[in-house]
Amino acid sequence: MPELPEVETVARGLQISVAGRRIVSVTLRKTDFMDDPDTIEREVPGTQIARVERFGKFMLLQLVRDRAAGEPEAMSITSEASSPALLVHLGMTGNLAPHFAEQPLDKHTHATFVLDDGRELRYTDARRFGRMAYLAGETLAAELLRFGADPLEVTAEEFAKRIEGSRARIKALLLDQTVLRGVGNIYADESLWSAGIHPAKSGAKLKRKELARLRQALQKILRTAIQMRGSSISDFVDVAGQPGNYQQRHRAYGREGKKCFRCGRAIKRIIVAGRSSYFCPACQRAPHREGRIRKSTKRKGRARTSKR
DNA sequence: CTCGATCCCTGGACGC
DNA sequence: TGCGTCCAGGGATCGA
Repeated sequence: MPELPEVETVARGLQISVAGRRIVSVTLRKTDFMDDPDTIEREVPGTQIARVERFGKFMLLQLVRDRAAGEPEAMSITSEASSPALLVHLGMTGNLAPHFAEQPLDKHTHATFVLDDGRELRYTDARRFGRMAYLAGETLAAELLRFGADPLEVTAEEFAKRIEGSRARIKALLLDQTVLRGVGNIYADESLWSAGIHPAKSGAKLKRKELARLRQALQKILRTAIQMRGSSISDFVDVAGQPGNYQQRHRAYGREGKKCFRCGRAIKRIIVAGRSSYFCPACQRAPHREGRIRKSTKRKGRARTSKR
């Protein structure tokens, strides 16, 4: 399941292997996961892949049309969103990688981009939970604006603000791409385990100290996972077809019933935010009265001011 | 605002 | 061997 480290691994691989290549032609097959397949078929052929970046769980292939000699190179897509880009989300089972033309087509190949060196950039996705879209200008800018901060770049202040301002459960907040872009189920559980925070705890109830710990844990885990080329728990492979190694370092995710690396208690699995959530019941204390405001409890002191 | 439920989709695990 | 069933999950959407 490609999350930030896996997408980063693929994006870096593509930057090395296909940036600078020109796309000669495009063949689409199943297109129900594409925003607008006609536009992709019409606009992409003839463009050059200027660079490949990660944006949250998306890959952005910045495309450049033929231009007059001496015209400046386009800038980074994320800083200047006016140039066109192909947005690719790998969903659960997506893969984008160059192949030699003579290599047989995978059963679930839904897009083939023939490159000017004879290779083919192929998108495969058995479950088609991915997404592909050709966007440019304001449309692209608006789309990117929908997403939250990059977890690797978010400041402590912004991180705290985004989390403690919401009463939603911390697991749901970590998974919410409009809060942070790029965190998925694995790295949410891993960072919560590392920080010793229960997945069902309300964001608003987290102390500053916990928030600081969580951000540190998340960033360290993501960076290490990138170094290890991601987690391959099902079938994730990079552009060279190689699996990642970070699954060897998982401390919570997928470890139901196994011993906590810190305290030895059995890891539990519950559903939070509709997702399997693995945690240590000893190291990650359950919130006491989860989420509810106890109206019946008489409290002394001033009445709380209603919030908007 | 936040929640759960539902849908999308296929393959792999498991039971018989 | 071959079913049927359940589960995995990112994200959109809808109703509570």
